[in-house]
Amino acid sequence: MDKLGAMRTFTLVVDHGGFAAAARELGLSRSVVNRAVMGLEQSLGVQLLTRSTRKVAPTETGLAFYDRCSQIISAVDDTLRSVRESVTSVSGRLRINAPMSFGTLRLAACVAAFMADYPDVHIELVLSDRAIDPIEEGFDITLRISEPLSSTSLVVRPLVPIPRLLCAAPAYLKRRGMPANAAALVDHDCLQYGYSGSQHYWRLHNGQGGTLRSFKIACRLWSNNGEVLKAAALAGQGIALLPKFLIDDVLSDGTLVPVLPDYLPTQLTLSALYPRHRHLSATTRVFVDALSDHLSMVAAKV
Amino acid sequence: MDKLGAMRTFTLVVDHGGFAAAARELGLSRSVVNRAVMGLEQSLGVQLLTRSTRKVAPTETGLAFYDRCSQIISAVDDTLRSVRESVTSVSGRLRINAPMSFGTLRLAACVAAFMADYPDVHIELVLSDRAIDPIEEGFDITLRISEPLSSTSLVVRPLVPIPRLLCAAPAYLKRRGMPANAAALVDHDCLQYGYSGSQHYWRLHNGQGGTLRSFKIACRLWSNNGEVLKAAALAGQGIALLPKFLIDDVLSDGTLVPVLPDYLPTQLTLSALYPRHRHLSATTRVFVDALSDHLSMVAAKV
DNA sequence: CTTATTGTTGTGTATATTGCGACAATCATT
DNA sequence: AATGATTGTCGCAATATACACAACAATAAG
Repeated sequence: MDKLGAMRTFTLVVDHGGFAAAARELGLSRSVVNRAVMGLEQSLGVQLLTRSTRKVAPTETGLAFYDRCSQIISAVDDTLRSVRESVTSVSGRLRINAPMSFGTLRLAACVAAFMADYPDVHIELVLSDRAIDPIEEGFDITLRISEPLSSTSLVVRPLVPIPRLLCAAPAYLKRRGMPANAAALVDHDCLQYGYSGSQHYWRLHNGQGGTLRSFKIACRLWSNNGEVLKAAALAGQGIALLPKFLIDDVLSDGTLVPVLPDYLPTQLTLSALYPRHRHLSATTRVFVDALSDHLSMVAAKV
Repeated sequence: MDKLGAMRTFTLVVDHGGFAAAARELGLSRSVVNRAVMGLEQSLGVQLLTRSTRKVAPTETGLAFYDRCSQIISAVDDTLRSVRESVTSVSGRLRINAPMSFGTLRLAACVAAFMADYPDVHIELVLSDRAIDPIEEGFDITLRISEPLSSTSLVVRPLVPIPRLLCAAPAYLKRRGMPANAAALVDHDCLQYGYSGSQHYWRLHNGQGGTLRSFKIACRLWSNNGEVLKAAALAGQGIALLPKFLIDDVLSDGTLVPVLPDYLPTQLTLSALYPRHRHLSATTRVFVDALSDHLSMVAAKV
């Protein structure tokens, strides 16, 4: 018998004051409970019980062992029960914040699947591209696409990498020509994410694993929304640096084509942020798990 | 695999970040560690790890489970180690107090056997028939023969029953006659344990399981030492109420004979008393265990 | 004294656990 | 890009284990 099972039967023997009583309690034969505590005693090299064929009493060592066994067993049971319940007790409201385009293109399917699996969960999904304070606004989970970040007030859990690439419409490239290298970007119309005050350069790896450099760009359009940039690129208005998930559809049919494929943008990461609680709510835990799984599966398929 | 073993392998998988690494660590094949965590997941109905064939990372639930597993495993290991060590770490000084005659007749053999088994223990055995304060005098173990007692400042552990009986020398009985019943004891010379101020009666059961009554006695000798009473009885000076272990030798050869065997004295109990500590010293624990075993064995043989 | 129950041990059988091999998927290196 | 090594997973056969049943000695109850 395994160690934990032996400890269990041992405590039962002590509780019921006999091997037979414990055997009845367990629905097993007396042999196994006898062998269990014998094996325990042999393994420990200590006599745990004084048996007088009719009365069974723990020795002093056995009593000390009994106490600690009880603690361990209840700890194990508590743990197993708590984990099991964390599945069934997935219910209640779940407030989620996520970026706009990611929300519509990827998260929507995840949320729908999750709702199907867990009917007792009410979801409140707020999509916004502005930076928010998850604690202030009372979100259980905040999803962010960014470079690796760390925070003390929030727990950051990286989920999946978000690859990006440079792309443009064939019409634009025909009109303006394919840039020979990244330095040539400064002579092109670039479509940049963010606000006009922000970066005037793109940081690109020169080939796979190459050195990371900043290349000056000329921006014709700024937007804090990826779909706007995508639309502009589709309209032949310039070169955009966009996450792959945003343009998978238009890449496959050639409406947009990769630009400078040897220059890899810094990889972003989708992270889940949540308040630093000692014990995460089961609902949050399970949702993040499901999300991570779903996204990994999708990433593997594409 | 058993639950605890599965938890062990699971934590190893998380620690080493892979099934193969954990398998190497355990010296087992990859199949078993795979099956272990799969069985765990199935038993819990929860996915604990996200596997991407090349990278293994715990899910949020898995992480919570991992924490609690670690606690449990270290608790189990600590417990087992502590119990195992309680055998080998039996050493140091052990101050024991015991009644005089019990000490010489029974305890001496126990102590000798214990010393042979545990060479690292130094024993200080103080025999005295006066009542002492075990805490005050710094005894680790105090042995008492008395009626069932309870105490708040001390832990009382009953070890073995101490049967007693009435006896006298054949010469005395020939001279004074065998008492017809317990009431006749008042016309005999009785040899009483204790001090002159103490009891002037013996409490006897009238037959097996009979009612308990006090019978007045006439005391010719008081002593706080059983051997004195025994010597007096042997010299034909009266009837004594003595513990069986004190007179086993002289009963078997007829030098003393039972008197009024239908009247059973109240049964005394040998108890071990020790200071109420939260964690009993291993030495104390093992000594009391050994003592209990030894005495039970002797009692069974006689 | 009898009877029923206890702890213990031996034995056969059924279940489960293990290791090996194969497979597909992935990362590292060329 | 392609190869090689390594990963997680799964099927299969050999083995090991755990279990119940039965028999025995010892004890408590009627």
